[in-house]
Amino acid sequence: MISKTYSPQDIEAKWYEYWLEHKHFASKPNPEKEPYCIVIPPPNVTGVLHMGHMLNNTIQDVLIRKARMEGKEACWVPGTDHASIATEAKVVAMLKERGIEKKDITREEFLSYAHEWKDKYGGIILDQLKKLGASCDWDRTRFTMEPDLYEAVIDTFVRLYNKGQIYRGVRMVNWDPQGRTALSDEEVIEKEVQAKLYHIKYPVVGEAGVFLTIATTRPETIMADAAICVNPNDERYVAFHGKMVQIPLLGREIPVITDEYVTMDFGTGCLKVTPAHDLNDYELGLKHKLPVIDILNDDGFLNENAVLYVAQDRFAARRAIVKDLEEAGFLEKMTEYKSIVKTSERTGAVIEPKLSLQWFLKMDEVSKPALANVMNDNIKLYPAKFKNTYRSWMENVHDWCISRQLWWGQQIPAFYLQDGTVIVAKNKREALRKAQHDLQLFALTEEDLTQDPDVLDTWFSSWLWPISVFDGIKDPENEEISYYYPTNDLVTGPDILFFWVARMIIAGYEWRGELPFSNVYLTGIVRDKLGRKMSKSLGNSPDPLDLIEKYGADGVRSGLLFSAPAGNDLLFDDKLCEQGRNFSNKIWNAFRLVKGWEIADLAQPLGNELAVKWFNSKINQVLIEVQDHFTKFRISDALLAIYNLVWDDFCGQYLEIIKPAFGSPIDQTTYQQTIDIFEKLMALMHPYMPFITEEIWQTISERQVGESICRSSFPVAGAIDAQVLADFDILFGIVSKIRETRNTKQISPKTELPLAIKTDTPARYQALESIIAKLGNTESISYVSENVENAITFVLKSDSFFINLAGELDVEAELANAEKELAYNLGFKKSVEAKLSNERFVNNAKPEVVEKERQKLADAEAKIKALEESIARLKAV
RNA sequence: GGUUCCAUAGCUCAGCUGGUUCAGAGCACCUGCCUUACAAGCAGGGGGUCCUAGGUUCGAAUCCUAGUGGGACCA
Repeated sequence: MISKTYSPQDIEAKWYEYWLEHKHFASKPNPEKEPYCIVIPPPNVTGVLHMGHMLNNTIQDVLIRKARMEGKEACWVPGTDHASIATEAKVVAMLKERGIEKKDITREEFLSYAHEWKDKYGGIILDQLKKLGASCDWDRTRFTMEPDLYEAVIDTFVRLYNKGQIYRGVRMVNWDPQGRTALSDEEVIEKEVQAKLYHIKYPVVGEAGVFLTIATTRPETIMADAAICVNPNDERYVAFHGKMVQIPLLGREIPVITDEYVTMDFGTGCLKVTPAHDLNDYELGLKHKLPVIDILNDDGFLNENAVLYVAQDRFAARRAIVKDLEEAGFLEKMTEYKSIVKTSERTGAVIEPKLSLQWFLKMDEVSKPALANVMNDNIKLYPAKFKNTYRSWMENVHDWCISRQLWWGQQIPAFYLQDGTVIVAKNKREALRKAQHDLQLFALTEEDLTQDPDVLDTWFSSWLWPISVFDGIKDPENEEISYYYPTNDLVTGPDILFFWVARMIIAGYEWRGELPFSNVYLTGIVRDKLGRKMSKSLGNSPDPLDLIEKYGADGVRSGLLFSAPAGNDLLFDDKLCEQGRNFSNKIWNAFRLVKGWEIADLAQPLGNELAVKWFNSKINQVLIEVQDHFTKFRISDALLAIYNLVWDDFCGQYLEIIKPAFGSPIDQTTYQQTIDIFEKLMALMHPYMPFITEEIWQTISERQVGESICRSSFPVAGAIDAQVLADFDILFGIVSKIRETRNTKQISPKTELPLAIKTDTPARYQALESIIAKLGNTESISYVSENVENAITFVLKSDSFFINLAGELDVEAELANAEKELAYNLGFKKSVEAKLSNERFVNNAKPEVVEKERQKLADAEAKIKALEESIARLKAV
């Protein structure tokens, strides 16, 4: 006895094991086959599966499974990203728990702890993907910090440096005082906060009792002030141009300068200029040749330059100085102010703009092909609206700060001599040789070289991902990369379009002179049903594994895709998964029904023969539609088309038609054809719902050990019989009218009704009689040449149908109905006639459109005639 | 502030190159059914000024302009 409800839990683990055991996801270069390759956007090793991953990886799995079934050599390469900042933070925290401080251990010791951490926790997310059914080639799992990929990163650095594309320079960077590293703009999150604007009075030198008042949100930085700046057009301050003022509490004197940069109506119109601690002030400082006074240490504590509050944290210093300013009478007032605070995406710390010496990659040249090839659609973005966003970013691209002050990452292969000379080389030995050769420093030893302590930005390794996973940096001609590269589709979120996708494209052209992938599918962001981003802090994200437990992986997968058009955010609701689970259950029960039939050696009834014919045409029609959706990456629409085909057409109509009466057997022919159809449907659904389709496919026919639906063929559309489709449309129209009649007249479905048809083409209906009788539960079907009196009447196309309820007819209601319908059709006819009598329409519109209108007119006229006759009859009663 | 996308049923969205009187799906809602595969189901039903105002066109939910409201990215 097969269970009445589908229980995915029993089935999913079993089949996943089976797939792995028989290496169904494994791929190797096969010149006989067309390659189809996706590289996974490598999740952070620190990560756990969240809803975004679920959506993203489900889409990739759908694409890869479909390609595999279509006979391509499908290869989905998995892996993880070392995520320097996030991982380093985790490792530091782990060490702290063990009572170890990072500063007390060596770099080597730290890295060995980090690797230990990675080995323990780094694979969690990949295991979670298995629960989802992801058909990755797991033997290919790569990691951005493994030796080969590490080396690839070092190689690219050296080669770009030698090409003059990488340089070292002082820049104002986003400094994370907690992580003690520079961050890229993309790693910074801006938060709106309620801050205070402090109005502080600076005494004017030589004019007792005269002050200039500035407004600032950061009073603790006044010790780093280099000037006060006013707008030259600001009449209030003309008298002060060129004067000196004193920094309160500190007493140091600074000049009053003028620049149109200053907004007159913001704050007091007086701007304190602090070049070391504000990007705009830095620019202003450069312009006016102001000194740069850096009062903060890397950890956010004040240093000796500050003179006051030395060794205090910046926030403690702020509290202290506000109090002191107030006591000393320098604080004029405090006002509430909404301001934007930049915080670190990783540590949450408030970012400090900080001047520092960093490594940069020049972007102007390398980004050119990356821009051009997206604009000319060599690389297509889905949805295409992201082309604009991409262009505006690429046209205004800044040099990329690639150094990070961390240990977990690829250490920058730059070696310094004692005098500060930089030598860039793969390793110390190489650097030494270079120093000896190029600089003629033959006495130099390795001890004289110090390697740059910084590591490279994580994106500087992941931008190579589509190449490095095939070892294409080290060995550009190897069989793997030659076969799989360029990969086909990339699926990722729009939030990393710039820092990852764009850079991979750059790397693709830089290292291979070729695109890394042809299509980029940008998923939406998964939000909760209130439209809020899912986040840990809000606690509004369901645990994906709980969802899988509850609804089954197939249910969750299809649930996520029911409402996930490309690039549109997805408002997630458990209801979607429920719908997915219900769908699984529906299929399961269809399977139970078919498996439960007793088979007999009977002739195939005409109705069944027609039903099979109809359904096969229907499948072909939907297959064409599905393929069309796929070419446009409408993964969601394709699923919906399949869903409707399976639920409505197959379960709702087809099975109801061929279903034998209780206790009766089904004929062998129909049975076998139904099994074939069922298998075809399973194959069609497999990319979306891999587990249940495998379970059914394995059970429905005899299989060899090791066979799998995931290696079977994806159905290919065959011929469509338009006549059969049209006939069945009419058929379903009749049935639904009969049912509607039952419903409105409150007649039990068990009561058989007599149906009479008035038509010029009775043959059309005669073939379908058995089906009409079965679905409509009719007592008899007859053909008449005159309207039937006292009968419920409806008109389909040009034919009239009558259900004689023997005196139960509500003439008034029927008349009203018929007249309403007549009015509608008259209006319709009029609008069509208006079009057709309009010369400009007939002349301008496409011929097929005009032809269609003519057909519409003919149909409407026939229908009107039938309706008028039936109204005349009703009136005569 | 700059760029850009969006606005369609109570909710989430389809509606692709203008062409059925075109307004559609799912969920939600209402009515009737425990009909021997499935109540996680079956049969029916109600519900919209396609944001507003202009324009182009034989024809506009669809194209254009302006406005209003909302999101995203950059600054």
